[in-house]
Amino acid sequence: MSKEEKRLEILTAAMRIMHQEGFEGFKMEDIAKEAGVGKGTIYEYFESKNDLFLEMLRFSTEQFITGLENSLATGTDLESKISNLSLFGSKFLSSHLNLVNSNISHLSLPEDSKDQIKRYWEHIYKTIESELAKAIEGGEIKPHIDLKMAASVIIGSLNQYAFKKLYGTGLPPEQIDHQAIARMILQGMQK
Amino acid sequence: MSKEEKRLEILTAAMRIMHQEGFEGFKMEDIAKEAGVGKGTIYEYFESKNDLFLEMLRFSTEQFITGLENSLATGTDLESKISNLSLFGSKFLSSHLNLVNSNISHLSLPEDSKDQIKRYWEHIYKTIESELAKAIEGGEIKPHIDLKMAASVIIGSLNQYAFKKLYGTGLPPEQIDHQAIARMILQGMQK
Amino acid sequence: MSKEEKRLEILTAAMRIMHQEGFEGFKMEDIAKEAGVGKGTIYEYFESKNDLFLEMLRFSTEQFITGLENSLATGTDLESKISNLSLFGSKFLSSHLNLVNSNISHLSLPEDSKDQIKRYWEHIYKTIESELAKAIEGGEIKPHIDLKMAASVIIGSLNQYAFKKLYGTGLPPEQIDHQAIARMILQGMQK
Amino acid sequence: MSKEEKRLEILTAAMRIMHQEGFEGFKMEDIAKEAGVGKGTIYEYFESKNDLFLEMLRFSTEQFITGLENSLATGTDLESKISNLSLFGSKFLSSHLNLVNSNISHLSLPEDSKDQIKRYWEHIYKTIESELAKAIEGGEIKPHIDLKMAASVIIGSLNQYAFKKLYGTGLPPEQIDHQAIARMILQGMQK
DNA sequence: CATGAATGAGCTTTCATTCAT
DNA sequence: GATGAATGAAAGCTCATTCAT
Repeated sequence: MSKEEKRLEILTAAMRIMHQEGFEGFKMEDIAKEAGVGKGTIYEYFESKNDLFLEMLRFSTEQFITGLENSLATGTDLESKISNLSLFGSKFLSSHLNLVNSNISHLSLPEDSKDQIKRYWEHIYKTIESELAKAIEGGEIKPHIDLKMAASVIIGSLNQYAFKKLYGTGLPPEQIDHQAIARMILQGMQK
Repeated sequence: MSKEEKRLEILTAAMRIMHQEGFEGFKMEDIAKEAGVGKGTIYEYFESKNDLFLEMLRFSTEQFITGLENSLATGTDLESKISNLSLFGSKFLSSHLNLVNSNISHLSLPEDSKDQIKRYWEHIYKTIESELAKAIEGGEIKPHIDLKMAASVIIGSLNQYAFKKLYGTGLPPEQIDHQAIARMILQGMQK
Repeated sequence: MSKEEKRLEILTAAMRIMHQEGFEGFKMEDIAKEAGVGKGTIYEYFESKNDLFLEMLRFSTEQFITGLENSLATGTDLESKISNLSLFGSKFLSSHLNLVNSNISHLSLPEDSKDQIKRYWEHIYKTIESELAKAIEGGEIKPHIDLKMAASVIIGSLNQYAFKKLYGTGLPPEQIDHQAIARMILQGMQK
Repeated sequence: MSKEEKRLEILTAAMRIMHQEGFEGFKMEDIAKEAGVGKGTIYEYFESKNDLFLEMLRFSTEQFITGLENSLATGTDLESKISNLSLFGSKFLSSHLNLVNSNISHLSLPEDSKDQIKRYWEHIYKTIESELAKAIEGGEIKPHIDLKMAASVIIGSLNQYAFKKLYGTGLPPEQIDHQAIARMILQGMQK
């Protein structure tokens, strides 16, 4: 197993532990056991627990961004893109601990980590906004809308709905009606 | 100061500490100092640190529900109601640590606390859904829409947008364009 | 209730708590509750927890000494005296926590308290020894025996046997064969 | 130093501390210092302070049982066996804190620990009783005597006398007249 | 390199004691 | 006097981190 592979093994083991045990149960010892390595070994690959956590954040966010880009690239029209994103987001939410989402920034992270998170989020927004800009050009959606606002509506709605379905009703990601939520986001609910 | 008042004093001190210091800095000693009481006194009012945390969750959620109900009661039409909710939600988000939101349920809470959180969320959804039902009767919005989905869109969009504005750009709650986000939720972005 | 009565009430409440809960559960709060007084009130009657404990020791030992003297006074011959003592000792053991016995002195008591315990034990020994001396004069037992040793055999045997019966087999004090143990102590087991 | 040796080192350090400082002074920190390890290390070998205490009880009792069996095996006739036991018991009493003896069972131990102690005591009694049974066969002592009672007389007398001598007069174990106490137990004090 | 036993700073929690009412 | 809410010293315990092997 190469150096990089072992690093990844530890990283994903840490993700699994966080997903299963939550914040409290997130112990270096358990991560080591889950990864099948010694406690000390983690420190060969990560400076500290905090560093490991930051790498998880980074890893998780990058995976999310990749999925986001794929979702948008795969779709034909905006509705299908959002629908794709809904499917991907639900899967992501159910398998990873949703480190990506919202209030992590509140956690007392070191300033520079907060900055990195911020940059990631800006990237996510930019990606969606440029997609929306294309949709405006293509005449799919209203011109003059606030792109940031629209991106927020998309992300927020999809996330909230997926969360509600996954944790509220126990539905698996595939059985969520992704098209319907995409349509509601685009068309609104008003008559 | 009555027994109940002191309890509340400790509770809100804990909220302030959590808001300022995040999870890491959430020490019993600091909470005591913030509340102006001795360390041992907290244990007269709360069984353990975990119990205190659960009470914060409950308190916070109840405050949110009250504000939600006020927001909906105050508005005339659905747009103003959502706009009100946006304002309230932003203020709530900026002052409280957003314990209410999303992925808290992932944290390793005892089963019964998870249940309570779930019940709170069901109440929140019910409240919004019944408001939407009235709006359908009043002809304001499309009949036959999925109420849960619509509620998710409202909550998710408002929360995401407020978060973006507050933490992304540092805007104060009052300067967010609540009417615009309400309108986008209702009318969608499609031509 | 007079001052002295209330003091006694607290003292006996403390004895009950110690008997039920053992050393670990011996809390000022519980003693106060058991005695039906406020926590602070205990301090009106006893200087400290340690003082209270010492008074329990004293009270308990004095009660034991009284019972010991009665037992010896009531009997006619030595066998009946020891038999009486066996009955009393068993009752005492089953109702009081046996503070009187053995290894209490090991507990880290202040020097002066250890001295007091020592003096009590000397009194107990003296009482038994003088009884034995009378029995020698009366020709009941061998002359020239070591009185301290004989007293030890009596106390030790009775206590051990009562303990075994009470806690090992759950027998009530009255159903122990006090005469038999008295006879074995006096006559030995050798042919 | 092997795992088992270190465990033993901590255990005996704890015994020394208990012996010197009594119950009150029995602090994890001091035990660690005495054992020459860090505070946390104790928890690598024992689950909790209570667990450590229980292991001390077990260890101590097992040592006592070993000594008891040796004492009985070494002697030729019953008198010398009891005399041996007296010597061993005195040494044991003066070096170990007498965790083995009497009223420990009163201490609020968890039910299963009480059971274990009980089982140990049954073993101790059985051992002595079978020795007495042999002595009956050998014609050394009266047939038909109550074996449990006789065992109680032996244990109780030896323990009480040793305690009196060691703590009352400060005599070292070797200078106690073990033969005399053995003889008195066997022959009684009656003419 | 990899390990996991050892560590102790730092946290939660307990409870005897005080003292304002 | 009597009370019990408040206190904080002191103790048990955890767990990220180190380092000898």
